[in-house]
Amino acid sequence: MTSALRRRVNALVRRVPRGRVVTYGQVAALVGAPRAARAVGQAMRVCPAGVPWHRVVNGQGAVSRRGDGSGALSQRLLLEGEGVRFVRGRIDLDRYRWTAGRRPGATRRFRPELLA
DNA sequence: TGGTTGACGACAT
DNA sequence: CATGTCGCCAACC
Repeated sequence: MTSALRRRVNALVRRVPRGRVVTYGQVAALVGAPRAARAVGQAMRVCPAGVPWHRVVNGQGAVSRRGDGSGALSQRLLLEGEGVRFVRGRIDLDRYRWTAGRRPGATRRFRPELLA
Protein backbone atom coordinates (compact mmCIF):
# COMPACT_ATOMS: atom_id res chain seq x y z
CA MET A 1 0.00 0.00 0.00
CA THR A 2 1.41 3.32 -1.02
CA SER A 3 0.91 5.92 1.68
CA ALA A 4 -1.38 8.90 1.17
CA LEU A 5 1.59 11.23 1.30
CA ARG A 6 3.40 9.38 -1.45
CA ARG A 7 0.34 9.41 -3.68
CA ARG A 8 -0.03 13.17 -3.29
CA VAL A 9 3.65 13.73 -3.87
CA ASN A 10 3.61 11.64 -7.04
CA ALA A 11 0.51 13.41 -8.30
CA LEU A 12 2.10 16.81 -7.77
CA VAL A 13 5.47 15.97 -9.27
CA ARG A 14 3.70 14.64 -12.35
CA ARG A 15 2.50 18.21 -12.97
CA VAL A 16 5.99 19.69 -13.15
CA PRO A 17 6.64 20.55 -16.81
CA ARG A 18 9.81 19.85 -18.76
CA GLY A 19 12.58 22.32 -18.17
CA ARG A 20 11.30 23.33 -14.73
CA VAL A 21 12.18 22.06 -11.26
CA VAL A 22 10.81 22.01 -7.73
CA THR A 23 12.54 21.42 -4.39
CA TYR A 24 11.81 18.68 -1.88
CA GLY A 25 10.67 21.22 0.68
CA GLN A 26 8.46 22.93 -1.85
CA VAL A 27 6.76 19.67 -2.79
CA ALA A 28 6.23 18.88 0.88
CA ALA A 29 4.60 22.28 1.46
CA LEU A 30 2.42 21.98 -1.63
CA VAL A 31 0.99 18.64 -0.49
CA GLY A 32 0.25 20.00 2.95
CA ALA A 33 3.18 18.51 4.88
CA PRO A 34 5.68 21.39 5.15
CA ARG A 35 7.96 19.42 7.50
CA ALA A 36 8.15 16.28 5.39
CA ALA A 37 10.80 17.34 2.88
CA ARG A 38 12.91 14.40 3.87
CA ALA A 39 10.06 11.96 3.33
CA VAL A 40 9.58 13.42 -0.16
CA GLY A 41 13.08 12.25 -0.97
CA GLN A 42 12.18 8.76 0.18
CA ALA A 43 9.09 8.90 -2.03
CA MET A 44 11.17 9.87 -5.08
CA ARG A 45 13.53 7.03 -4.39
CA VAL A 46 10.81 4.50 -5.15
CA CYS A 47 8.49 6.52 -7.36
CA PRO A 48 6.54 4.72 -10.10
CA ALA A 49 7.26 5.17 -13.82
CA GLY A 50 5.75 8.34 -15.24
CA VAL A 51 6.82 10.51 -12.34
CA PRO A 52 9.51 12.99 -13.44
CA TRP A 53 11.58 12.45 -10.29
CA HIS A 54 14.60 14.11 -11.87
CA ARG A 55 12.83 17.49 -11.72
CA VAL A 56 13.02 17.46 -7.92
CA VAL A 57 16.20 18.98 -6.49
CA ASN A 58 17.28 20.24 -3.08
CA GLY A 59 16.93 23.74 -1.69
CA GLN A 60 20.37 24.74 -2.92
CA GLY A 61 19.37 24.06 -6.50
CA ALA A 62 21.69 21.08 -6.56
CA VAL A 63 21.22 17.37 -7.21
CA SER A 64 21.28 15.60 -3.86
CA ARG A 65 23.94 12.96 -3.30
CA ARG A 66 22.78 9.37 -2.96
CA GLY A 67 24.27 7.19 -0.30
CA ASP A 68 25.95 5.08 -2.96
CA GLY A 69 26.45 7.90 -5.42
CA SER A 70 24.36 6.27 -8.18
CA GLY A 71 21.71 8.16 -10.08
CA ALA A 72 22.93 11.66 -9.29
CA LEU A 73 24.75 12.02 -12.59
CA SER A 74 21.83 10.76 -14.68
CA GLN A 75 19.54 13.25 -12.95
CA ARG A 76 21.75 16.12 -14.00
CA LEU A 77 22.00 14.85 -17.55
CA LEU A 78 18.22 14.49 -17.79
CA LEU A 79 17.73 18.06 -16.61
CA GLU A 80 20.36 19.48 -18.93
CA GLY A 81 18.63 17.57 -21.69
CA GLU A 82 15.51 19.63 -20.92
CA GLY A 83 17.45 22.86 -21.10
CA VAL A 84 18.07 23.36 -17.39
CA ARG A 85 21.45 25.02 -17.02
CA PHE A 86 23.87 24.18 -14.22
CA VAL A 87 26.40 26.76 -13.08
CA ARG A 88 29.08 25.48 -10.72
CA GLY A 89 26.94 22.40 -10.05
CA ARG A 90 23.87 24.41 -9.17
CA ILE A 91 20.63 25.52 -10.81
CA ASP A 92 19.32 29.09 -10.58
CA LEU A 93 16.05 28.38 -8.76
CA ASP A 94 14.75 31.92 -9.25
CA ARG A 95 14.78 31.07 -12.92
CA TYR A 96 13.76 27.40 -13.19
CA ARG A 97 11.52 26.79 -10.21
CA TRP A 98 8.00 25.72 -11.15
CA THR A 99 5.53 27.75 -9.13
CA ALA A 100 2.41 25.58 -9.47
CA GLY A 101 0.65 27.90 -11.86
CA ARG A 102 1.62 31.13 -10.17
CA ARG A 103 2.91 33.87 -12.45
CA PRO A 104 6.66 33.20 -12.86
CA GLY A 105 8.72 36.02 -11.48
CA ALA A 106 5.96 37.12 -9.13
CA THR A 107 7.66 35.09 -6.45
CA ARG A 108 11.36 35.90 -6.66
CA ARG A 109 12.03 34.12 -3.45
CA PHE A 110 10.11 31.00 -2.55
CA ARG A 111 8.01 31.65 0.57
CA PRO A 112 6.46 28.48 2.09
CA GLU A 113 4.23 30.56 4.35
CA LEU A 114 2.39 31.84 1.28
CA LEU A 115 1.32 28.36 0.24
CA ALA A 116 -0.92 27.62 3.21
C1' DT B 1 6.72 -1.86 19.48
C1' DG B 2 11.01 0.76 19.14
C1' DG B 3 15.38 2.16 17.10
C1' DT B 4 17.79 3.35 12.69
C1' DT B 5 18.13 5.52 8.21
C1' DG B 6 18.13 9.00 4.61
C1' DA B 7 17.23 11.95 -2.85
C1' DC B 8 15.84 17.44 3.38
C1' DG B 9 16.04 22.01 5.54
C1' DA B 10 16.61 25.79 9.00
C1' DC B 11 20.19 27.62 11.91
C1' DA B 12 24.37 28.19 14.40
C1' DT B 13 29.39 28.28 14.16
C1' DC C 1 30.91 30.03 1.96
C1' DA C 2 31.75 25.37 4.39
C1' DT C 3 30.48 22.35 8.34
C1' DG C 4 27.95 20.53 12.05
C1' DT C 5 23.45 20.03 14.76
C1' DC C 6 18.96 19.11 15.27
C1' DG C 7 14.06 18.44 14.05
C1' DC C 8 10.92 15.91 10.88
C1' DC C 9 8.52 11.95 8.57
C1' DA C 10 7.81 7.58 6.35
C1' DA C 11 10.09 3.23 5.45
C1' DC C 12 12.68 -0.72 7.32
C1' DC C 13 14.24 -4.05 10.36
